[in-house]
Amino acid sequence: MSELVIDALSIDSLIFGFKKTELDVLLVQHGEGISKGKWALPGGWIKYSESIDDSANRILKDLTGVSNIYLEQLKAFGSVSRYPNKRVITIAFYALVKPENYILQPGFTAADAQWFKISEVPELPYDHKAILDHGLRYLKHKVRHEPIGFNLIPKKFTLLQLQELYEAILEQKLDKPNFRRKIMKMDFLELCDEKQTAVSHRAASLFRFDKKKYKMLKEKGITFEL
Amino acid sequence: MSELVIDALSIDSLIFGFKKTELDVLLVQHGEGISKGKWALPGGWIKYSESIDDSANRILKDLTGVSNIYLEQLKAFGSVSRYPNKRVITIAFYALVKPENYILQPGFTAADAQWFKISEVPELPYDHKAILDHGLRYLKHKVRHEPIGFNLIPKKFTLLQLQELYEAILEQKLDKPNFRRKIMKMDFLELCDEKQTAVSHRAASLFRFDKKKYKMLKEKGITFEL
DNA sequence: ATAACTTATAGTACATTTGACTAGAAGTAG
DNA sequence: CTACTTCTAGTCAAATGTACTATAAGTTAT
Repeated sequence: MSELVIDALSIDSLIFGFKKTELDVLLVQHGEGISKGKWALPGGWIKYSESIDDSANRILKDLTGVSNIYLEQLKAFGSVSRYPNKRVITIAFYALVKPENYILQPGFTAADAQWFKISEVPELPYDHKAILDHGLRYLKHKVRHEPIGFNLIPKKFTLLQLQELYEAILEQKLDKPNFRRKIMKMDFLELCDEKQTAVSHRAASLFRFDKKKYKMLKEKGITFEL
Repeated sequence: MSELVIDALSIDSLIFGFKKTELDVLLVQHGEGISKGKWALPGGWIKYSESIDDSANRILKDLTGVSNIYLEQLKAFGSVSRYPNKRVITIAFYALVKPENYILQPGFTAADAQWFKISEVPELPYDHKAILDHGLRYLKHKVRHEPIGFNLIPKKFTLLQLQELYEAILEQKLDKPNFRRKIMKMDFLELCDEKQTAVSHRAASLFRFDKKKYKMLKEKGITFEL
């Protein structure tokens, strides 16, 4: 297997997580190279011997230790001067993960890897800020048309947790009874016979996202819209 | 200006047109190289000295002679064996044009350039069929959420022309009075005081898409949905 | 000239969905 | 038992979508 990389082509990934009521993004601190010490999007070089999807998966895996559920190509960024001293086009990917499932392990070339709240992201090198902004805009759109939000919260969740996720991503308040009704009518949530625990008020029911049911509905032409 | 190309990176463009009631795509016939004689998507190499958007525009211009209104990056395609003998990743773009505005002029390396009805596209080399399928799926989605269809029909058009465009792209019949009402209520069509000519029945009013009005509505948060 | 035909355009009636809001149920804490 | 919190069900008017019908405005054939 060739380890040779295509030197004009990299991948940078936006890895989003969600904790409580805030959207997070995963950054790594460069341990070497021109931008040593700076926080940046996790990225790497594409090898001659792997597809770009494999490449994105490998880089993601190197960072989180686990291969992920939802990884998608966003867009290529290729202005002439985006990278110093060298012409590098990068393909941006994004993934949605549950932070609690992963123990962050900085790889060889990274000094550290940490989750940052979207509102507290430090200055980023190259055009990484533009990539992040593009990703957030895309996420905001995508989350309303496809049930991808479930990748950010635990398998079993309450309707309020789901609502708070949407409120965080869309940056707007939603009406509780109406949100509830809308989601329930779509009919792809399965009620677990379990309730929330350790809360000092009436416990909410836990639900899980039923992928099979959703797939069936989608084939029938019923689409997720929020 | 450096004419050097990045040899692992190309661009392939989907250029869609619309005639009467059928969606068309622009193909070029290779005049040299391994796939000589074959029809394929118009494509070329990215130069070190140009951004990928500039590159896409240059290639499109080389083929149609005119710089275009609506050109967007679709996705990168990069499976290891998509191109013979060499590792080439391609970035796919797409554009929507009015075929009647252009006189097709095959460039240096192309033997011919022609519009093909979507249903009559010949066998395509490499992964171009996959790119086309992806583009069609994307177009079908996009056309329902943004008023891009107007790039495919003449400046002045009748509501039936517009409806037929949507029917062709979405591959489904629409109800005339309802389509009409929905479009009109969005309030970005301007009535020209002109009517259809040379038809053997009552002439329909001609409309034009009012970009400024649409922009204003969009800023107000009103979105196009069909 | 008039009847038959074609397409444009307006309107109607009913079902469904949305948005704002009310109200009771279920559970906790003092 | 009472006060408090959140969950969950429901109401109602307004807006929208769907499937039609009806009429208008022309063209063509007789």
